[in-house]
Amino acid sequence: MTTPGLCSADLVAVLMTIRHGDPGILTLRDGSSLPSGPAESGHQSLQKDLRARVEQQTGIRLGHIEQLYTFGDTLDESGTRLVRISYMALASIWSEEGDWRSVYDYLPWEDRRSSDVNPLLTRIIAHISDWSAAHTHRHRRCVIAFGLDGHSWDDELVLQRYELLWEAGMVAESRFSAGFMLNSKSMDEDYRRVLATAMSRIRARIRYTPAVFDLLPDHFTLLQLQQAMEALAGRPMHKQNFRRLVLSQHLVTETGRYEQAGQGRPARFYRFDPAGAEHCYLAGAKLPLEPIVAAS
Amino acid sequence: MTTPGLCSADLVAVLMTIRHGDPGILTLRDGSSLPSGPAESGHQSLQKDLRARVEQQTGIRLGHIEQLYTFGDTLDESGTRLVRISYMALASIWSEEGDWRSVYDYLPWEDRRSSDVNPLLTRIIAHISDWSAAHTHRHRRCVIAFGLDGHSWDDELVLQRYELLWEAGMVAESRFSAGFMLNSKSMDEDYRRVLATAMSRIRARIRYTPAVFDLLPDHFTLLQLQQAMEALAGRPMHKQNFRRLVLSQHLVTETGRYEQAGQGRPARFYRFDPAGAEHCYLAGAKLPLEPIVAAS
DNA sequence: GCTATTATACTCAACATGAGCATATATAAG
DNA sequence: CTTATATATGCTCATGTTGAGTATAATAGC
Repeated sequence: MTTPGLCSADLVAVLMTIRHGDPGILTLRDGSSLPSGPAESGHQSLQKDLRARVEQQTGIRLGHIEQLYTFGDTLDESGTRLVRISYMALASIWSEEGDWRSVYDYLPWEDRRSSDVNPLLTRIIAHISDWSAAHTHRHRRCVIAFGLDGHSWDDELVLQRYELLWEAGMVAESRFSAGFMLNSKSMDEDYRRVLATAMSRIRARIRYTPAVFDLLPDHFTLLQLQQAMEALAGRPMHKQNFRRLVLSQHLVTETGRYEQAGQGRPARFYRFDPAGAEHCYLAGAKLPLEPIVAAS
Repeated sequence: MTTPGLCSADLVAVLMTIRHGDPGILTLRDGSSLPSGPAESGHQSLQKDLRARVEQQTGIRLGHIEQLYTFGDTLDESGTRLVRISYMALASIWSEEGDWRSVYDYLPWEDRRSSDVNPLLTRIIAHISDWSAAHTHRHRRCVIAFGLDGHSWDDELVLQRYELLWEAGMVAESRFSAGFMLNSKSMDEDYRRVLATAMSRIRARIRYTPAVFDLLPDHFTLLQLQQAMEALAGRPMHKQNFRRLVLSQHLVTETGRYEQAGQGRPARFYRFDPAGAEHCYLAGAKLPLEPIVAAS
């Protein structure tokens, strides 16, 4: 037995950035873990603690920090309850040091930027449909999470999808294993669940806050901004409408400089304008998405 | 010194309901505390723990339960870090037992349902403007949180407003006291901050999830639904447009029965229809608000 | 000059929203 | 019975937002 109310508290951080046009996270232990450590007393707040530790150890400048979720459903070896408080932090410049990896190595089904038929998702849907067929409520959850039966794909349901795959025994860390196992990189403990939580959160955040700009350099073209949004949302967007949305809200100002052209007409460089961006829609309820052809 | 990573964990619950047309919460100790207790090991999850304990002790049927925030910036008497994990739970029927109180007893400035000039808010704005005048960033936060300078009142910024009032020394639990103290009921510890967090969350939730229906009886008229929304959002809404929004999404079905009329034409009774409500807008980004005349 | 490629600008129909007017059905008063 | 009042419900219309596409501009390579 342990003392009621006494438990050990761990902080876990998902450091997120944009890297090679993909959402990247800082990992440890050959990609199987996330930065974490015990919550020490003597610091003013958990959040400041986290920021200081990361900047000191890695030199990475953190933007927005946000608490995600506190997981409390595990006990450690001695039977003490383990409370895992998870955070997401946005970094604009990733250090060359550190083992950065793409989020979509871990959650490949979340990347729906290509509008081609998606063989992975097709297989997932086939298996999860079987698994849920006989259970009304379970089937309903699948229909909504995976956008079946005419429902549309909601990119924010990252956590729900991961949890269904876990329950169905389709990810490596599931307790039971179905015959079918997804081919994706896994993580120790429940770190992949924390990652899924972070992805859900960032996808919600970028819609109505200027969070993307924390991940971009000072100067950027509208295409770079759009590609950053697409990388995070995991969906292709309509170029002209994306422009219109951003410009009409004065979220950015021209710098007067142009990109050293590769091909085609050179793009203007813009800079984030915090003035107009307090209550920004990037977009409101709706992103300027391009239609996705229904899988299955 | 204490062992790194060891801390005491407390669960706090904001039990929310609609009572006499106001948002109500269950309080303890003459309204100065919220239900709370140490997190015990041996339960499967914190959330189930909470649900079981409340239903057993009070007989109250809980609907949606949601984790709010984990506060970690206090130490207890012995120097151990105190981690306070807060939850919000929605209850449709409040027991006559229990000390239920209106949320607006604690956060009276959040009730803007009357479109009359609001003397309390006028005084708050006068003081907070003084307090922030010389500090650019602080002033900016006030402008946004309190809807000054042509910004509109954002009902979801409950926590931001409370924290500004706290920093400005205008609430009883502030460390410093400005000359001016707001006339409102207070709470022990940081429970009022937890309450503010819950209000922020519920106001965000009711827009795009069917959370309100957890607070209503099985049968209700559209006016009752509207008044529940108004009570939570703290804002008056446009009756005809609210109807249109709800009906056009098939969130409710007619029961065929009518209200025992008080005055005027009797209203139809409706029932929540979970089928159409998975991705409901109630409303999307925008509630069918009525305009609020700018204070100050 | 021409073509390919990308950036940028503009159009138009469909839909959503804010605001108000009109009608229906009840109670209470005369 | 008639009228006033109160509430529910139905409808209109101007405006704004969104989805989807067409048109033009500026560059590189030939």
